[in-house]
Amino acid sequence: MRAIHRAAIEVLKEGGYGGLTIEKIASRAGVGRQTIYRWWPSKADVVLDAMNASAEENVVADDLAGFVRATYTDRGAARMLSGLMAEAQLDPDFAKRFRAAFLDRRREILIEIAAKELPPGVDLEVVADMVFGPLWYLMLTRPELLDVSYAENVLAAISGIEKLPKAESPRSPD
Amino acid sequence: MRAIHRAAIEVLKEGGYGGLTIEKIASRAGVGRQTIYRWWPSKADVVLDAMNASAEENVVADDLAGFVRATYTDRGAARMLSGLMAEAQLDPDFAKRFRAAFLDRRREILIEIAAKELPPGVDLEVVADMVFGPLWYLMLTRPELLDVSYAENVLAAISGIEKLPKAESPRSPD
DNA sequence: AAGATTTCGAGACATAACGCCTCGAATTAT
DNA sequence: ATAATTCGAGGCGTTATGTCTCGAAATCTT
Repeated sequence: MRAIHRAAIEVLKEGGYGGLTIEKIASRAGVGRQTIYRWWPSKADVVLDAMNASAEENVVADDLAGFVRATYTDRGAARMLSGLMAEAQLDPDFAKRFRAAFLDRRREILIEIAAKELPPGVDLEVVADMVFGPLWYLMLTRPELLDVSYAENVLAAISGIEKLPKAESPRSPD
Repeated sequence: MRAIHRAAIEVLKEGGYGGLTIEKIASRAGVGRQTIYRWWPSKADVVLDAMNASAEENVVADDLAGFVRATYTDRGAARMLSGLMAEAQLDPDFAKRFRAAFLDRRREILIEIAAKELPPGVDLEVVADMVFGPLWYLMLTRPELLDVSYAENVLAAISGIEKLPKAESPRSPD
């Protein structure tokens, strides 16, 4: 199954997410299609698993600046993630799995880190949106702009939020 | 062709972008498939045209707060846009058209408005990313949270940026 | 108004990918 | 060594795509 992960990532790099098919992953991995269908409900889930598997190998920064910089400079992840986000728009079932297995996880990690560093009273949900919002916007529309200096812009904007009072109107629950 | 626009939007509302096909648009519009292929290179371009056509009818706000509030509360547009953004990830050619015909336009409008209101020295590119970033992030992952109070959060964050010096490192050109 | 030209709805056709099913070989367990 | 399971390979029906063709309707010409 590690071979299937690697095959998926290779095919993705070569033809982009749009050119990814189960057949190509299978033949690249030297595996029958049925073997893939046996373990994953869709090709997007294969890529999602591959993402998370490689993410577990890399230790993640545990301070806010490090987290933001690392997140904004992971080009390999960006290519996979833009495809997964696209798939999530087309397949509502996959969207749930994507949120649970990736989006929500990352958000929780960020909020946990931010809670330790930022003064009390800062709305951490807003901070999360200000970090992940521009990140996704860049990944999806101008991924070539993703770099450290962009991360610094985001960190600067957050330090601007710190100085603002928490919004008075509560946000609707998830 | 107006009938085709309407048909596309109707089918989109009923089955989501994932359930949208040329065949469904054609039969709903009482039109042959070939007629659609004659005028648009893909179904995404049909939806993009429909979006822009309906946008031209609505007059857009010409102050920053109005623009942000209007943008964050247009639920009908959100459904179309998430599908178009997905398509742009899968089809690089469409991605170019989507940027030119929508993303870049909206960005230019925002920057023009912001330039009049915000003090000189504010990095308008960063402002644009702080407006559109969270907007897209919400549209794509939790569209049910899009509302006026969210727009106010974004406006508050921007007023935080105003008070910061412009980033010293210039951004790479588009 | 009548005939020529174009536009268009409808449907046939080939292609590509999906998801399912089957079979024979290889692997694993007993 | 033999039985049981797993797996690669490939066939099959389905669905959507994009191209092509035809006959009818609409438009233009004179």
